Amino acid sequence: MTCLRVAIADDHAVVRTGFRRLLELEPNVTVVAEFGDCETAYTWLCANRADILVLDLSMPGRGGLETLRRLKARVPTLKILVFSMHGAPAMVSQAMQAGADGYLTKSSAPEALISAVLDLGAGGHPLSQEAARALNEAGNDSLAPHLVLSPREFQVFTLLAHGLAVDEIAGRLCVSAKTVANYQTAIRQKTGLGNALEMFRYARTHALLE
Amino acid sequence: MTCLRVAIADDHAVVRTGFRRLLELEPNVTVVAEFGDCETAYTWLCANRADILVLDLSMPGRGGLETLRRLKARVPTLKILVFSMHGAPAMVSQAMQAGADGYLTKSSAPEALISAVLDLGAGGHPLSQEAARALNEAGNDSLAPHLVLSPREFQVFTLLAHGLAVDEIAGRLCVSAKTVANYQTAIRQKTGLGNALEMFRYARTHALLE
DNA sequence: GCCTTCCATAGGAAAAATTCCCGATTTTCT
DNA sequence: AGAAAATCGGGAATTTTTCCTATGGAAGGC
Repeated sequence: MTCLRVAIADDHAVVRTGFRRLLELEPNVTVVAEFGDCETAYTWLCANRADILVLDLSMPGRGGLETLRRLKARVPTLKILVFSMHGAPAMVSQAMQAGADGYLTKSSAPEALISAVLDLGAGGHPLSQEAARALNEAGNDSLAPHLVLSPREFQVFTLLAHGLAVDEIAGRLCVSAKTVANYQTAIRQKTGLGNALEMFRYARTHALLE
Repeated sequence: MTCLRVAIADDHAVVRTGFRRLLELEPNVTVVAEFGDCETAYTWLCANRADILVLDLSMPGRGGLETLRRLKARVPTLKILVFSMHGAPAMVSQAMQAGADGYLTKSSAPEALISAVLDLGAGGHPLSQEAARALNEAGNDSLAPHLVLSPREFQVFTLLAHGLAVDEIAGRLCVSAKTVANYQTAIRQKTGLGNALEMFRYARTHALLE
């Protein structure tokens, strides 16, 4: 078996170095790149080859999930292992739907990272216990926003929950305000969350705010 | 000097009893009544005579402040000492504006309660250090909602910050939805808080959510 | 390869909410 | 008492939201 080429994306330099050290203990693994933000990660991975990306979802640039989705669309052969701060059911569910190949929470033991990477290399889909349970829970409560909403709707949802106005969202997403307003209506109907404050509260208790 | 007739309003029975014990150590003080909610306090104090009311603002019944105002209007001779959980500048400021004669925070020493009651009896306006500082701070930041808003506007503000819709507020306040909408507009203009979520955040960081 | 379904996008028209302006009372302050 | 401020709401203009509809694209089945 040839060496696994791993890239790391995390906004904390300390964490990146920690991962690198940890992973390079393994003879079959090389760390080929580190990124501190989503954009550089995306461009590099489009241009160069890597087998696995360890991705922290809570990164600056407003779009860990978005990057995940875009990467999976552009570089389908790339395996993506999400390493997130919180194992909230909603987050896990969204990440897996967005195309993640594995999900580890911060509470995982260091060795779990190594075995997860190796597992991924072998074609597996490693989930930490916490993530697996979360995924299960998410499946149960069928009324949850993150399940009934389409990816784009979910994105608008989080923006609304952050308190952005329809116009601001339209500007940020480069679409018509009309479109965002329509999404908002759909979101309200599907989730039953009637205003931004309710969305905020929901998002907060479900740890959906990045 | 005749005996000071003191009433206590607090939703925690333990606290009430604690106060009673404490106050009755003082020969010149009698505790003449205890209340667990605003309504009974209000009705009793309208019908019977007391010199001083020790009032906890964070009481059930949605309106510690409101009760304070109503009592001061109906029974102007009654001295009211607010004993609040939080000494947030905004709270102190609102309470004093609403007619409180003194303000103690929970961090005050037990003896402070006694001396505050005696001070009140002598016509003073006892403030705990924390409250005094808070009042000072509040005076400084002149853009603060609680200072530019009228009492009614402030009330609507907190309701909005709690996430209530205009219609719900109208129902609860027994006024036309039109009126509430107009208040909302005024609030937004005066405070610069453009939507309910911003109001919520502001209210939370300033500890205005009771 | 074709067909169905879902998603993203947005326009138009109708409905609802908000703003702005104004007036009538009542309260409050001096 | 008189002035200033506050409460309450009507009317009209404006903005937002909803509801319905439509187009193009991507995913998936057969």
